[in-house]
Amino acid sequence: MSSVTINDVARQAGVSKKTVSRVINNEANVSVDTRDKVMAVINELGFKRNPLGMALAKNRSLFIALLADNPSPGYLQKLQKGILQCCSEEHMGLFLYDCSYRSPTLVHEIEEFIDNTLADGLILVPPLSDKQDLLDMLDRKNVCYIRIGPKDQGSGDSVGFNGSKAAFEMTNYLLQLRHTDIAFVLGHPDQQSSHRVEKGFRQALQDAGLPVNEALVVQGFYTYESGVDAARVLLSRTPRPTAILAANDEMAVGVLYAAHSLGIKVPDELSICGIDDISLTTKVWPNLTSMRQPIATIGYRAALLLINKLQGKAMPEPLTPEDQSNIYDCELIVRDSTCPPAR
Amino acid sequence: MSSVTINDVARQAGVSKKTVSRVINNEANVSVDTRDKVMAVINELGFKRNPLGMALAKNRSLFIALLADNPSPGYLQKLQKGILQCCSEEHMGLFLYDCSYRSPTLVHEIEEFIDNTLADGLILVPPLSDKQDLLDMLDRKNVCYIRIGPKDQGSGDSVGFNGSKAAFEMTNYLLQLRHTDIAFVLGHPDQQSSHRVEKGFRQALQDAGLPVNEALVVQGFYTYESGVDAARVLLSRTPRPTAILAANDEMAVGVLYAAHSLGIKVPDELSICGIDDISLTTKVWPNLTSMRQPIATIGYRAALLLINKLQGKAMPEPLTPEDQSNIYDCELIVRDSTCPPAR
DNA sequence: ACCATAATTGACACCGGTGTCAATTGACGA
DNA sequence: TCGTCAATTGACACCGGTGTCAATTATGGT
Repeated sequence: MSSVTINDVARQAGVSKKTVSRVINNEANVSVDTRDKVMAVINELGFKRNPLGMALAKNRSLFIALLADNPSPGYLQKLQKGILQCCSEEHMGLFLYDCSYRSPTLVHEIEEFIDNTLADGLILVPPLSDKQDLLDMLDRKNVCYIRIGPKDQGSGDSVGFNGSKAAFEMTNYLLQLRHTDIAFVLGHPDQQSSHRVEKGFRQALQDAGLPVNEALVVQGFYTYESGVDAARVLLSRTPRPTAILAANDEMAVGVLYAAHSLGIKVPDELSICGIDDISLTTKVWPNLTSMRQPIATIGYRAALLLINKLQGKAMPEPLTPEDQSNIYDCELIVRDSTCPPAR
Repeated sequence: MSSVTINDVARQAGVSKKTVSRVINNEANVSVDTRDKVMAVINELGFKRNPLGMALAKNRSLFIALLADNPSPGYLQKLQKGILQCCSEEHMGLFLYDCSYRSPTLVHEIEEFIDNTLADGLILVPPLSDKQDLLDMLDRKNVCYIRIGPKDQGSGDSVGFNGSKAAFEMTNYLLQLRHTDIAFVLGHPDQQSSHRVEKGFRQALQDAGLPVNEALVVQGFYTYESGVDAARVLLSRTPRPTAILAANDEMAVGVLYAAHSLGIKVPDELSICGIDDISLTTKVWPNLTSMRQPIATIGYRAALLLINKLQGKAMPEPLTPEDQSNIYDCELIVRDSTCPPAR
């Protein structure tokens, strides 16, 4: 570790270290001459401010943390990417913390994590972002956070996608293909987004004047395995549904697997589609029709909101209505797992 | 932020802050009475040491970083999990940094990242761990690091799996099924592990007295897409191979997709297998036969090595030969994508 | 040229800990 | 009981920056 300190710069430039501090923080009231002189020395010596020293003095670190418990690997993956992009641009460090939603000591573990790292702010991924006792702890501790998901809990801002619209549009797409026996695999009941998506599904059927066959609505938990299980149940129903919409792609892939293992041809005998558009959709055969959620954009946006909040900066003017509301729309991506029903 | 400081504890306990420091660092030469008294106050006040203050004073932070550029999402996923497990146990924070292997300014970006975070040590994931100019920079900067991969570059320790043995065993398995026209999809040529795996494949054929048909050895890059491309080439050869072994699962899944899209039945007309045993293998249909690499264990081990190195502690006595050498063996997991050749 | 005012600059304490070394205390043998 | 030496403890500087406020210098008006 080389480490040129602010004192070295100050001595070399013949000014006080406070003046150097002013220069590196771009503060006003430094004469042009002085600023140039100091900058020259900084470049000459290759000075880099020590983030720990700064953090200590300002009582504000340059780190934020991503708290996740890994619902769908592909989802988390894309989210991370967007967040890291923003962090990189803003020179923020990103801590990762893997927690287990089911752990009885979760809140305490997270509290300890914060104490151990002094992360300034947190990004919460579902289902953590829906955990009220966690949000309470953060509020009490006065920790800044942004939730990924619908905006109706806690004191932090949130960024998410329009789940009900996504399900609505996907259901409409299936209806347009002339499916009528459409099954639905619910997401995890603890997650807000799950209920939104269900609402969109029901709304679409209702708008089409079709009743919802409750036997074709089964519980899932956003995991691959729960998709497999749900599909096994659904595909044993008579009459068998001609299309299954899963609340996320991870489960849709499970549905596809179940269909394969039962010898049911996709899409000829069964259309399958999901929501999210994770990379898995194009790795399975046939490729899955999905609603593309701009996951990386959402991650980027969440990180940007958090960082600006921490720095007390106002957000830049929103360019789109989506940036205004922090709720992003999905886009239908038709692939090979859906087609009109047989007959 | 509540923040009880060491001064508060010192005052309340009626001792100097240095003594409090001794207690929280478990230093010798503190009387039992004093230690108990201080501990009581610490618990009473809920004191937590400020890691930034410590880091500044000790010139050693409590953070390490994972540098990756995302070769196979499923692989990175599992690795992260193992690393985080260890970090959590050791009360270390883990920074994430996503880099692009192809970026011409990669080394500089990473240097800047280190300066921005003051991470004490790094874990390098292939292909970063094979990048000599990066290793040179880290050595020059005197940054501690552990490489994931074969041990033959740089000054850092490394943790990896026995790739040549894995490929050797998998090839033997295919030979035992009586396959003779076995194709191989190579990994990225820049990565050491790729050559190891190739070696094992060739060795197995040679040991069986079979020639290697060079037309059946094609280049891949460890990505899904490269697997698809490679398979398209291989499956147009006459005679067509009856089995394809890919250097990782991500590519094997690509091979499977290509087979599906060409209407080739797996495993009846074509056996497919990979190496790694990422979660994808059980999400595609049919489930892929693979060599299970203890990825999470490797991640855990890498983190443990790094942390102990940073703290100047010797590693605990190795329990297994694998822990001794830091090279882990794979285990054959037979699933549904392999069977004896038709005829 | 002179004074009021604003713009620059620096001295110094402080953020929350740790390292050094000297001062104090206690234990033990004579 | 006293001296010796080891065990305990604390005073103080320091890690690398920032905040406060006073001191200094520059600017402008008359």
